[in-house]
Amino acid sequence: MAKAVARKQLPAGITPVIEDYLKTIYFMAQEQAQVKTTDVAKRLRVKPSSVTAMLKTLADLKLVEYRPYYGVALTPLGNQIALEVIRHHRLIELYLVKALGFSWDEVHEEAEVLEHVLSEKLEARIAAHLGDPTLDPHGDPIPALDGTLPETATMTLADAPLRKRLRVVRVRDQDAERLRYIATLGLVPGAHLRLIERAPFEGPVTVRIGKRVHALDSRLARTILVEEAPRHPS
Amino acid sequence: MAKAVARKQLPAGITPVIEDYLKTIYFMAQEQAQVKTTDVAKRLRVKPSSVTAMLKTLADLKLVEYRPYYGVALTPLGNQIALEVIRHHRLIELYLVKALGFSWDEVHEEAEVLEHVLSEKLEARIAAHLGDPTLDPHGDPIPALDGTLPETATMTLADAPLRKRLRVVRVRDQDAERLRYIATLGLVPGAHLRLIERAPFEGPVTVRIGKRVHALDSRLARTILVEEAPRHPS
DNA sequence: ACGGAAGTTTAGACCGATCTAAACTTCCGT
DNA sequence: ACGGAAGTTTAGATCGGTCTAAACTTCCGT
Ligand SMILES: [Mn+2]
Ligand SMILES: [Mn+2]
Ligand SMILES: [Mn+2]
Ligand SMILES: [Mn+2]
Repeated sequence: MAKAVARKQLPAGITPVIEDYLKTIYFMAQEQAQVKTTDVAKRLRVKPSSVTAMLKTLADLKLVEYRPYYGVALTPLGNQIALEVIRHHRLIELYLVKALGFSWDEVHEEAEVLEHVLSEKLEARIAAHLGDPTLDPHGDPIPALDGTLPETATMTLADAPLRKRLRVVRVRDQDAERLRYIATLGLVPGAHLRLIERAPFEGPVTVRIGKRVHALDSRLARTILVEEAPRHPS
Repeated sequence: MAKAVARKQLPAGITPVIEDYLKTIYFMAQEQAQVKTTDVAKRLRVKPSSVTAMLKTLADLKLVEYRPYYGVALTPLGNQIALEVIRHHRLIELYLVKALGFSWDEVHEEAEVLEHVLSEKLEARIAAHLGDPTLDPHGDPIPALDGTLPETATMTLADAPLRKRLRVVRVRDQDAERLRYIATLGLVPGAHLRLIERAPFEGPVTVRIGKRVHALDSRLARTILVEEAPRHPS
């Protein structure tokens, strides 16, 4: 409790738009060393010049370090806020699934707007109601109140060992269509499977889930994170 | 189902601000014949000139009929949208109380922002989860999908008959402090009481609730709506 | 080493929502 | 019936967030 109070009333003008920029920069920083104007622009479906303008604003607010023509990086404060928004997002996703019967392909869009509007009080009640969860419906880790982020597996189905018993831990996809398809295959977090074959040259990957066997495009396989599963059924 | 679909994609540029203006005009129209610029300004804590500007916008969008220097009124479309937002607001209030353990004095502020952000899908799930309720935690009627509004009592505790068995049906107050006070008296919707005495000249009103007797300021009494309660305990 | 393409920033505009200050109506008391 | 106070609208400015077009920087291939 004590620790989490720290921020809260300090940053006055944090708008929903700012929160989305921070989240975006946060995510892109994990995938690439340099976060460039154009990348942010593409992700947010906004023109590069708009991004430049916003980056200046964010720099003024001490939320990012911005070096023109070079790139942006979050400051510790910016990082903290990004994590808070991500926490909101994932808690909401999980809540919608658990408490209101949404399916995992419906929740991202809802959460994308609700995340900006969740009061600390409501966040707390939802978290409590869910038993302070650590993973959302897609297996994405939920940042804790202190900014701690649970580690998750980094091995993808595209480069997992053959024949071993594997467990799906996370599905890194936001697209509703694909999520529905993945669900029909049974490739949801917690599911067990074996990798049967991997075609060469980035070709499809064949998996057995229960009694069924499926061929998966390698790009899809790369979005599915797995870990080796202990002995037998959970 | 069929009926409710009618609107939905039609009005493009309905912002949260617009929704709040429509709600305000809707409520004020029930209390007074003429809805004037200054009244709206006071309620929304905004300057009269800002209201004038917005009323023009609303008129352009065919949401209100606006006659300068005279007053505003909602068009049927404006009315419909106002009711939808009010439905959102009251469903959210009830949901927060029923599903997440909020108390009735905490929910108004939360709902004031969430109401603008509730998708139709989420609204439907919440309504279903609550069993298509007709009253929110304050006894305020929840507009139905077709715009129908359940009738509620109009008799207030300030002008109810003495000695009769009464039931609280609605508490028309948004102020958290007062709501908490009212709750400590047990004056929540559904509670039974008798009016024991009414002091002259708009003086306080004395009520018995269970074994306890309280004196209430007449202004407070006027916010509490009651109806005569049948024979004995429900 | 340098010239052009790709990436980025600047300049200037627009839109929604608000404000202050000034002008204009309405209304009411004498 | 009319003059002033109260109420309202207009004019013009500001702020956040976006855009297009033009200028500028970086980078890479020859
Ligand atoms: Mn968002
Ligand atoms: Mn997720
Ligand atoms: Mn509102
Ligand atoms: Mn209410």
